[in-house]
Amino acid sequence: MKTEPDVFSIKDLLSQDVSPWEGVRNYQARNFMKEMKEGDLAFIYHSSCKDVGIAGVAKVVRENYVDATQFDPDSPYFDAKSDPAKPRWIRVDVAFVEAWPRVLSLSRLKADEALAEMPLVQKGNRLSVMPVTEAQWQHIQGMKA
DNA sequence: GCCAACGTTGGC
DNA sequence: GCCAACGTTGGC
Repeated sequence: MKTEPDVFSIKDLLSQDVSPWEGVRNYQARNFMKEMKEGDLAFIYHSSCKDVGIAGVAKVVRENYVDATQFDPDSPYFDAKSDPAKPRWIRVDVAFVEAWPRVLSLSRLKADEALAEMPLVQKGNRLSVMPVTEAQWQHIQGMKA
């Protein structure tokens, strides 16, 4: 799961019991998020910042329910075209699991052949939520400092 | 700040 | 349904 640390970082995640993962407004990312189940783990990835890469781990504590911000005209995530009877966008809630001692950089992830199939390291990737295979998960866990 | 890559929009 | 124009993402 990607986040801009200037907006919401692994430290923010650490500071609260439960954090809403709102504002995903991309259908493909939404579909991946819909597949997330309570108890699932996720890497937290810091994007658009000085230290780009995986910063820690979160877990899903509530799965797939309506993201209310889509109906709030004052929200930056407001979507006028979403019908309340058939909401377009969903959220999950996540909780802090661990912050890594140092961010595992994108350049290291890209340099690792075992991770070549990950959408994250592929050209032009823009998904804010994307799947990780069990093998990739284990491999990345082994890379953290 | 630049710019490539991508998703979305809307006219036709 | 095509596709050009546009807006956004995100690494660098």
